[in-house]
Formats: sequence, C-alpha cells, structure tokens
Amino acid sequence: MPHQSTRERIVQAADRLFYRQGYEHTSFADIAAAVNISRGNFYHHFKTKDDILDAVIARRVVRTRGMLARWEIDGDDPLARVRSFINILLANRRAIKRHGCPVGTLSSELAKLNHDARGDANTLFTLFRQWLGRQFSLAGCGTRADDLAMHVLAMSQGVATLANAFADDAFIEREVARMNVWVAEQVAACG
Amino acid sequence: MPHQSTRERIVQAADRLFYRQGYEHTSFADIAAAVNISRGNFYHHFKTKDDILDAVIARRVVRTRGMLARWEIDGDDPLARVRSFINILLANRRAIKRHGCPVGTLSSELAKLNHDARGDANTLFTLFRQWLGRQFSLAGCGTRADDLAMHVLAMSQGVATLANAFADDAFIEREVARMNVWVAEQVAACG
DNA sequence: GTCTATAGACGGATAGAC
DNA sequence: GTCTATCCGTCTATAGAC
Repeated sequence: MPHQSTRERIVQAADRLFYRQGYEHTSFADIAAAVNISRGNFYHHFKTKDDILDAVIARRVVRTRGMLARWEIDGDDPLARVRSFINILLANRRAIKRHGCPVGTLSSELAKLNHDARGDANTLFTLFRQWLGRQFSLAGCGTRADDLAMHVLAMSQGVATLANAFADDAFIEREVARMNVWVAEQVAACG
Repeated sequence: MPHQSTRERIVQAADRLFYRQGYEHTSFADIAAAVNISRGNFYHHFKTKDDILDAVIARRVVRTRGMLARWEIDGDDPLARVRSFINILLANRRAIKRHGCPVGTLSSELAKLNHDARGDANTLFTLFRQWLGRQFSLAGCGTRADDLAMHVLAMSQGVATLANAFADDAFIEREVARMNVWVAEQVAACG
C-alpha cells in the first residue's frame, strides 16, 4: 500500500462524510475524528472549511476523469461505454439507496447554500455530460449528441433520487433495463 | 384577504425558506425575521425546529392534495391529467432552476441528516406516485401503472436536478416535450 | 384574574477560525 | 488551546382580551 499523506487522508474522510452526511452537516470535529488527528494538525493542512470542500471536489474530479478514461479503454464501442455509465446505478445501488448520487446531492446542497464552490461541483456533471456526448458523437448522433447525453444524465439523477427516497431495488433494476433499451434504440437510429 | 394567523405565517415563511435555503441552513432567526416577530413569540407557537418541519410538511401535503384534486377535475382524461403533472416543470421553471424540486431536495436533505421526518417528507413523493398510478390505471395500463408512474416521477426529478445545476431553459423544454411524447405512446399502448 | 400573544434576555452547546 | 459567533431552547416580563 502506498504512503498516504495526512492531507490525503483528510480529504478522503471529508469526501466520504460529505457524501453521507452532507457538507454543512459535517463538522471539523467529524472529519478530525474520522482521521484520528487533532484539530491543530487539521488546521495545518486546511485553513477553512471551504478549502476542504475545494480539495474534495478536486479529488472527485480527478477520480471521475480516471474512471471515464478507464471506461473509454474498456468499452468496445460507444454503446458499451454509455452502458458503463448506466451500470453505476447497479454497481453502487446500496450507497445510492442510502445517500443518493454523490454528484447530484452535492450540487443540490451547494445550490441551496448558494456556495461559491457551486460551479466547481457542477463541473463534475459537465465531465459526465461531455464524456457521454462524445460517445454519442462517435456513434454518429451528430448534433443530437449533447441532448442524448443530458437525457441519460437526467434519467440517472431521477433514478438515484427516487432510489434514495424509496430504497427500492426492483425500481432501480427496471429503470436501468429501460435506459439500456433506450440508448440502444437511439444509437441504432443514429448510425 | 382572510385573516392569517401568526402560526400560519410562520409555517408559510418556513416553507419558503426551507425550499430556498434548505432545512438545516435555515435558522429560527431567519424565519422570525421573515415573519417580523421575535424569537420569543416564535417559541410560543413551535417548541422545536422539528415541529416546524412537521408543520411545513403537513402544509405541503395539504396543498399537494388540493393541487392533485384540481388536476383531477380539470383534466378531461388520464393523459391530460398526467400532462398537468409534467407541466409543473415549465410552470415553475424559474424556481426549479434556482432551487430544484421542493419534494426531491427536501427528501435528499433529510436523508443525509438521517432525520426522523424523512418518511413524512417521502409521503409527498407517494402522493404524486399514487395519483399518477391512478391515472395510468384509468388509462387501462393495469399492472404497469405504478411502473409508469415511477418513471414519470423519476424523469421529473432528473430534469429538476439538472435544471438546477445548469439553469438551462432549452433543456427543460426539450425534456418536457420528450416526456409528453413518451406518456402519449405509453397510454396509447395500454388502451 | 386568567389566558394568550408577543417580546426580549439568558444559558448551554457547538462550530469555525486562529 | 482559546476565542468568537451563532444557534437552539428556556425563562421571565408585559400587554390586552375576555
């Protein structure tokens, strides 16, 4: 296991807590306790709570970029790659049922707080949007690519929100199946 | 204008603030200031913050029931009534762009707070779910009615979340049009 | 004189910042 | 480790209705 700096451990713990409890509901004490460090040590690494949020978002951006790059390599064709995206709903269903989508819930919370980092959080959405749009472009969907990408994004967000509210596995599975049928139809109509 | 009790004014202001700022981010002082009363007076009407949340949710349930009943009367057929639901995305698009869906964002926030009133907030989802399901039943969709209702709910939630993130009017309009086409197809296939 | 609505002061707890 | 700000919740006081 590679060396993990204290700073990295802080950001990792904050990331996890922000997802599970929300940003505002998570205190410095919560994060410090999770990392098992003193608050003094804590302030050596981050001056303000906003700084931690920035670091958490930056971490998510990096990890998301890595995940998308992996899907790009592993997927044989655009349709298969879009299905990698849709499949997160199944792969992460336990966490989604409990805490919703990490991207969507952070975006919503920062919107309500009218937080400065709102735009940064939305770049996470944009990463997925552009990646999906590129897949649809490669599938020959041309000008409709961004529209299709946004629709897939919207469906995944809606499923995550209701999965969180109702904690219904069968619902998730039905909607994932529906999305897979839908994208196949769209891609077929494009090519 | 009918007499509006102080209690009603408090609940109304809290409802608005919870929607715009979020539940946790809204303090007693915020609500008291919005109603122009002292905090002492405030505590005469509500003992705890949870009590206000309960009252706000109860108010939303009553108002939602009223809205659904009106749609039930005004809509000529099930398809038209489902379209009343879809149309909220257009009618309330300004608020949705700024603050998201009142039902979905409250549900997500209370889930993160692990709040006791989480279930009560989700009854709002259930009201829409059952009402939509009844429309699809009346349209002859039988056992698929609840599935279709959940799908319409999910789409509206996804659109609201992304509308909030991207503040894109054209996106909302495209998705509403798509939903209208989709429900018409589904209802036609049922009957 | 009692009850209710309103106001304002006080205290404990917590969180963020240094 | 401390300092300050804020927030929730309680307590007391006043004014008016009945």
